[in-house]
Amino acid sequence: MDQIKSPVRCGNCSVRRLCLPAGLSDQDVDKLEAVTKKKQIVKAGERLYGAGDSFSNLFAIRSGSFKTAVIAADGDTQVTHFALPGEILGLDAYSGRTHPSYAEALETSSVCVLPFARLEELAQAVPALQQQIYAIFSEELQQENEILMLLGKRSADTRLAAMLINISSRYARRGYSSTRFVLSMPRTDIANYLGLTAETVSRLFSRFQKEGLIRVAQRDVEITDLIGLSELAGTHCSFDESELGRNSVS
Amino acid sequence: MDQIKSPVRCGNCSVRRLCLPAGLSDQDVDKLEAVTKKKQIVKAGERLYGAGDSFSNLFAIRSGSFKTAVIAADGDTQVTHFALPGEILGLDAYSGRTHPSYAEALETSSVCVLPFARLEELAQAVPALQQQIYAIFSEELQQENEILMLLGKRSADTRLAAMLINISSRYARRGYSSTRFVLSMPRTDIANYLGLTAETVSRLFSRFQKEGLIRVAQRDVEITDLIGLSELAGTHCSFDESELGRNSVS
DNA sequence: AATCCTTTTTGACCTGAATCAAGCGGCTTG
DNA sequence: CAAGCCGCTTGATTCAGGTCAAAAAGGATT
Repeated sequence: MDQIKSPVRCGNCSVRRLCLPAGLSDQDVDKLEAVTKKKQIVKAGERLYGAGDSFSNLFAIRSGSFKTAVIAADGDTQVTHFALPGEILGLDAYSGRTHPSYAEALETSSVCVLPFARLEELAQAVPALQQQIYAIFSEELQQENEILMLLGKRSADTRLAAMLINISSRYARRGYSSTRFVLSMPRTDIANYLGLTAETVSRLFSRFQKEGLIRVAQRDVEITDLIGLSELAGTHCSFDESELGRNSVS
Repeated sequence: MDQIKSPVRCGNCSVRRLCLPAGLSDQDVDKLEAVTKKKQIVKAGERLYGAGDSFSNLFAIRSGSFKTAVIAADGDTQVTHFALPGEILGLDAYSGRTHPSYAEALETSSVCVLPFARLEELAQAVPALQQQIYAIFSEELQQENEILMLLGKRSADTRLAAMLINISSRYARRGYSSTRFVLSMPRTDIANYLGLTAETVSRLFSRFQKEGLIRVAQRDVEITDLIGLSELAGTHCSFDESELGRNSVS
């Protein structure tokens, strides 16, 4: 978990639009860079922070990906989120002054370290930053509600379809392909996140392929029928539904 | 949904310690009261705000209780939270400027209306308020993670036990009995919240009673074996486990 | 390229909770 | 006070997804 002292520069960061600097003036971004301690590299499988660690920093993902998970009293864990570049990790630790969850890198990843005390101070002086912090908190709450809906009411196939659509659209926002990507997490993590077993997830991947919705080889996924997959996921997909190639629905 | 212009006074509010004023000096509480528009009474079954309503206010619950729920594209709803006095409703609406969920009173309830724009302004000047807002956001994220664990990994009986323990401890913090209370929501809402059916919930109430964990008559619940119920819930209960009356476990 | 180890896939079987279907209070309303 | 309704309970049956077991496919290490 190397710590690199090379200065953090938001200006050349590919996820600048999605991260804390969103909505800030160049001048305010400079101030934000000034409170950002450093970059940090986390290798696959290493933890950025553990459950119970004392809270002092937030982390902004520059590249790579993480899973976050909570650990129950009986040792059982629940994966709560898969985090991509531009997202902020650690917000749930604020109130307890200690991390209730842990964050583990799914691949070699790079993060910006944000000392929260200094960030808080800066936000006090920069309303736009304040607002961006609220927005990030609020978005995270909204996302969790979506997942609650999945886990509470949806069948296994709908859950997986929804997750694939979710990942797809998040990659798209980051300028990557929305139809072809590599899942950085193992089946067990996907299963845990979706409240299923690895066997069920594996069977579903096979079934989706047989049905022509996706092509999948290990962690390499290509969505071949985005509309169909979106219908299965229940989220009316944001792409134009008048698009050819499928006549939908009952 | 009457709006009462009588001045809001945090000083005499029973949930002052749990609400926005927590940690604020008397002077800062005065400022908070000044930005609070009014009280509002919401009758059982009425909505404080609907999904899609534009966002301008947060609501602090003075008395009563609410459920919040999200609505999927197919019209299906998922209850996401049962809110008690002292809690803040509407935070998830910040980023989208529109409420992604709705809040419905489970009984006649009273709330303080907090225009967010003014609250935000005040928080900019009062660091303690700022921090309290962060804390409330952060706590809510933590809570959601607990529910994810329930829905993702736990059996039906564990889910209901966990919910009863949760309600119990939240009543306790508000100075009410932790062992005897009236559930303000119908079985269908409990079932929906826990990702179960009303039938299953009903059967579990019956079973818990047969096993001597609770006594239940309709919505009136008495926990007769708090330790046993806590064990079932998996959350090592915060009460002294050396307490007599039960020799535990396998 | 042989070994070990982890991840993934596939198959056979089982079970917990959903679904379907009645009946039962308690509460409102005429 | 009867009628109707809604929320709750209880029973019988079904099925989606879990569990157990084993094989196959990579990937890393020597």
